[in-house]
Amino acid sequence: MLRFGLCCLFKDHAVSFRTTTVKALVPLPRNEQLLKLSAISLHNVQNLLLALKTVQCLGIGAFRIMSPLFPRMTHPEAGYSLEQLPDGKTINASLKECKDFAFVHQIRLSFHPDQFVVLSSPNPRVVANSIMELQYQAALAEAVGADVINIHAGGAYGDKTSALNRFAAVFAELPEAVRNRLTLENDDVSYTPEDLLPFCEQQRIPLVYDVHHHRCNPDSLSIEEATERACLTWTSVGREQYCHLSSPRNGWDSGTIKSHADFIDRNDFPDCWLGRNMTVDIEAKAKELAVVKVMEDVEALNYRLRVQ
DNA sequence: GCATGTCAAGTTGTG
DNA sequence: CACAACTTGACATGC
Repeated sequence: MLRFGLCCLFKDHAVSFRTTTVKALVPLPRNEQLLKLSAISLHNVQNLLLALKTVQCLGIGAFRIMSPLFPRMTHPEAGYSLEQLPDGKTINASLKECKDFAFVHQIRLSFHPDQFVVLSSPNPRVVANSIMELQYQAALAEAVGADVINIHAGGAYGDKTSALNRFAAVFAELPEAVRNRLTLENDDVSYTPEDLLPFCEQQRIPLVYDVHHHRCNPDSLSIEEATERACLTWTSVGREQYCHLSSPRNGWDSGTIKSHADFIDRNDFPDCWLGRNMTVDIEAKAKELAVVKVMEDVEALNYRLRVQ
C-alpha cells in the first residue's frame, strides 16, 4: 500500500505551532525565558496531538514533525531541557499520548532537520552543532516513536568523495538513537541518487528518494531505476521505503522549477510508484489539501489501471 | 489594530 | 560581492 505524508503544517485546519527567537529570549531573566519556552512547548505538543488526529481523520498516513517543536532547545545560550520547564511533566505526558495515538493509528512519523545540519562540513564547529541538533531530534523521535530523521548529504566542497568520507567518519560515531534513524536524501543542487546510492548501500543508510530533486538535478538513472535501488536500501534493513514528491511552482519550462507548487500535478506522479509499498511525503504549499488531492488522483489512476 | 522587517545555524548559484 | 533559495510562517516592533 502507498501511504501519503503531510509535511509539518496545515492550510485549512486549525492546527498551529508557535516559536520564538533567541533575540527575544536573551534579554529576559532565566526564569521568564523558561516560562515563555514552557508555554510555547506545551502549546506545540498539544497541537502535535491535534495534528495527528486531523491527519488520521483525513486518511493521511504519515506526518513530518516540525524541527522546532521545542524552539531553541539546543541553542548554546537559550537552550534547555524539558525537565527545566514548569510544564515539563505535562509536556512529557503529551508526547507519550502522541506516540500512543500514532502507534494505534499507524501514522508514520519523521523529522527533517533543516539545512544547518551538515555532517560532511570541513568545519568542526558546524559538525558539532549538527550532532547536537541530531541528538535533540533523536530524543524527540524516541519520545513520539518516529523512525526517520532525514537529512541531505550537505555541501560538495568541490569534491563529493572526500565530503562523503567525512560524512561516514561522523556517522560511525553517532549515538545509536541517531544512527538507526538517520536517512539521506538526494538534493536539487549537489548529490544525485547515483552519487548517494553506492554510499548508502555500503553504509546501510536508507535513501529517501526525492523525485522532484532528481528531475531538477538528474543523473544517468531513470526514475524507475532510482526508485528500485532506493527501495533496496530500505527493505534490506527491514523497513518501508520513503520518498518525496512535489511539483514546480510555474511548470517545468519556467525558470523556477525548484520552488514548490500549491498542489501536485498528476502528471508528476511517477507511474512506477502505483501499487508500491511505501510512504510518500507530499511537499506542496496547499499542505493537507494537496495530500488529499494526490490520494484522490491516485485512486483514479488505480481505477483506470484496473479497468484497462 | 495592522503593516513590516526579522529570525541560530550552511552551502550553492545567480545577478 | 551581495543576496536569494532551500522552508515558512509567526513574532516583535513600531506606527
